[in-house]
Amino acid sequence: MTPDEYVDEVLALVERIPPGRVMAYGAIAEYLAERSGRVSARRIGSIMARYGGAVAWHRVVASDGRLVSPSRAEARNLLEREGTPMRAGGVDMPRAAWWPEDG
DNA sequence: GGGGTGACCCAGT
DNA sequence: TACTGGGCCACCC
Repeated sequence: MTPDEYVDEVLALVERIPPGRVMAYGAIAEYLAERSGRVSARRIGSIMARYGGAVAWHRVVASDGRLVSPSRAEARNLLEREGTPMRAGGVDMPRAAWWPEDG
């Protein structure tokens, strides 16, 4: 799998996250590791920083629900508009966390 | 080759 | 809650 294809895999997965749900960087890394091998949460963050603008970047959050994007204010708006379960400091992960096999 | 950096994560204090 | 240290790995000097 080439680096370009790998980036496509990440973006494609982010696109699959339904409105009102989110995925953590670490969860994305863990899921993709099953098919492509080496992957780290750190690398997902790096890819989102470079190519995230093309997808639903606001549906990707830190593992504890914090919004770590440079534009977290906008992310919060979009998430609330989608009906994402929120709590002080970010997303309510137990209720909002999504995994591909969920749907 | 060597060293700093980052949209991360976990465990310990 | 806040801060620290260690691990992680692609990228860029």
